[in-house]
Amino acid sequence: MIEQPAVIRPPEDWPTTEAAALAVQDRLRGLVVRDGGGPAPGTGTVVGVDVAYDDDRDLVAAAAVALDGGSLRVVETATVVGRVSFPYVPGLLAFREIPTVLGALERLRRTPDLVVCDGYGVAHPRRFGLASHLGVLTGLPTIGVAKNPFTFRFTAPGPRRGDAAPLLDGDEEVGRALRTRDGVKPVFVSVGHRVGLPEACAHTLSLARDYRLPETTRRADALCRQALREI
DNA sequence: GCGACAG
DNA sequence: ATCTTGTCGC
Repeated sequence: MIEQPAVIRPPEDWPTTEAAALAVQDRLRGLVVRDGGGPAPGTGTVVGVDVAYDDDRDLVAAAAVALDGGSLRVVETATVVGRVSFPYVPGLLAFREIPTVLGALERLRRTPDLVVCDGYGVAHPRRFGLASHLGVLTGLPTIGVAKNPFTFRFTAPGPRRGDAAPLLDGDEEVGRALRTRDGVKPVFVSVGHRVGLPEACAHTLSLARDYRLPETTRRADALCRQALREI
């Protein structure tokens, strides 16, 4: 018989309403560990995860790409296709992305030493963005690297690679605007789970040597788009 | 009430 | 996220 691609479904108890999602965030947010090192930058298995959507077909594809932290070479990949389980609501992105991302991570034979997410961790209205949420659910060290400042304020970091400035929610530093390339728009780094902010920035710089975005994010983005095209 | 708002 | 061609530049 013809093999149909497996279409992942969210867990039965996955929230369906905004109120239920908010309740989940409120229940899990206290479990986030905001410090730690993860693997020494430049070592270990670093995994990037990302998701692509086809709202017309109600499909979502997730990819997990494992890189060698030193060479930045791809050592393993996994993809999964699922149904869109939640609308895009600012502050509730995790409920849209995580079910499929978990499916992709489970199909990886290796255990990640660090997971790099496309988006935020504790830089979040309730300090529980998707990177922190994924970290708490898996127990893995995670960080968030976002392309936009979301609702937060920041002053422009210096012009050189490695220059950084605090990302602020009022007076609180919830992340950092980090320049990964000379003269190029910074990325926005925040703690996910079990990795501190300075360490998260060090990992980001180590992974973004040749491009603005971490190699993990670039590979995962390309792969989940390809998976969505080829279904 | 209105605008802003990771992906 | 996604809709979308060419184009300037290394």
